[in-house]
Amino acid sequence: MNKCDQCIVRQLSSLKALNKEEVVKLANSKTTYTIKKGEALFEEGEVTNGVFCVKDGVGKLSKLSANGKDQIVKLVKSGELLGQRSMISNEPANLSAKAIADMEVCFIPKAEILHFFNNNNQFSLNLMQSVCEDLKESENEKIALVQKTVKQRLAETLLHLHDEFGENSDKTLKVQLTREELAGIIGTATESCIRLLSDFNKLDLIELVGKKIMLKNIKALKKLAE
Amino acid sequence: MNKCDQCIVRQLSSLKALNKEEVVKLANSKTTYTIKKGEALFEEGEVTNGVFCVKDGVGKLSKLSANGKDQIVKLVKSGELLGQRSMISNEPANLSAKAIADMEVCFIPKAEILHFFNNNNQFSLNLMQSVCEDLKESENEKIALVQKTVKQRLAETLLHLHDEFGENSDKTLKVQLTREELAGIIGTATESCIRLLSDFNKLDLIELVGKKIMLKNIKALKKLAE
DNA sequence: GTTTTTACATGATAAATGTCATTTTTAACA
DNA sequence: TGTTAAAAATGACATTTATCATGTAAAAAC
Repeated sequence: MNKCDQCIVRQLSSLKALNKEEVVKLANSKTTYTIKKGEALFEEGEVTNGVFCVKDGVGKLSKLSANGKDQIVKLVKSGELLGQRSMISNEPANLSAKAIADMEVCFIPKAEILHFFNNNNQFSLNLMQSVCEDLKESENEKIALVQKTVKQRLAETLLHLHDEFGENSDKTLKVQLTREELAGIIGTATESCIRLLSDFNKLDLIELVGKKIMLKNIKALKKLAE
Repeated sequence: MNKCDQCIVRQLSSLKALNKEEVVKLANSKTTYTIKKGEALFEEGEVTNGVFCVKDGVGKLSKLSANGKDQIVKLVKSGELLGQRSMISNEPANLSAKAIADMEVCFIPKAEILHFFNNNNQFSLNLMQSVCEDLKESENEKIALVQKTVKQRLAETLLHLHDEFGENSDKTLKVQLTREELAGIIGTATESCIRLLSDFNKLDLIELVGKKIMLKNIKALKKLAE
């Protein structure tokens, strides 16, 4: 069994508040899984009964609409926890969690998390702050959906992906999203997204390297996003 | 000084977990305010250093856009807490809070809330759950903004207002919102909102009684909203 | 009670975005 | 390596929604 002590999740998430003894408890109760790109960690409506620590890879939290479009609510990367909300609320998952890049995750049972929550004030405060952070982001994205155009939201999202996930050695964005997924994040039709990417390409704001995207003029993108 | 024990907020919010001793502490530290319709409790960017208990009235949490439109993120009614998120995150308020109907509120200093959070597990769990509930709602509204038309969102919002705030003796909605505010909730232009209300009126889904709105065919509205 | 302001309403028009159809490119895999 | 399937790209067009202009009704101020 891996020691959780060295794990990136332990260093970045609310779990950083745990003491040595608690980390041992954690290591003994966790289960590790590998999730292939495209596979689901859990689906909307499922009861999860615990949280997932994302050790590696990228996941998306999304909801399927009646017309078959997948609206992406949040991307999750290594170091983050997943499924906290529905665990705390005692509700089935509101969103589906799927892997966008192969993921390595650990599952921690609910009882364990609640024990930490009740006995470690710093942990509960951390967890609370992380949910608060999610709430703030969600509210701001909601406002952006209404107040900004698709073009602005695309620019904003590209910058955001660049900030959060970084770039490859060839300067292209590290997260590999399909056009459909990108459209799902900004909340628009796939064709509209593709068209705007072409426009951005022609304006030299970005460069399309096959399916990859390279940001060429970050300053102009930032200006556009406002 | 009012005893908090009998207060509606104490009965409905996370504060219901407090014991007698804690309620006394609460009553001694709180400050009561009256906020007139239109006035602000706090503005975006302000540091609040505590939470507000809404004893009476209705408030809105909103953000002003560059083009002067006020996007409403959430309505708050009596029994709810306000400003929890920015207090917990240690950040200036992300949204402005203003009264839509005259409000009576109590302010509870941060130190007090944190004390309860650290010493009363049920309280911290309650508070956590209420933020989680906000998060879920925000995510769902975000999805609705993308996946539903303005017409659907209007129908949905009218039903929601009816559910949450109830109706007057003349069957009109109890929350008195201007068309502009209603537009701010569903995320559209005021004119579009007015136009659709007229349409709904012609279709006998609602009746416009002066500035008030009466829901006449709830079943049809529900069908429309889906 | 009259004036002034604000909210509500409606029409005309433009702009943004979605939808459907088709082609091209890329990736998967037998 | 050729075949097939999936993803990306583009055009044509329809629809939704915003914007601007203007009129009317209601409320507030004087």
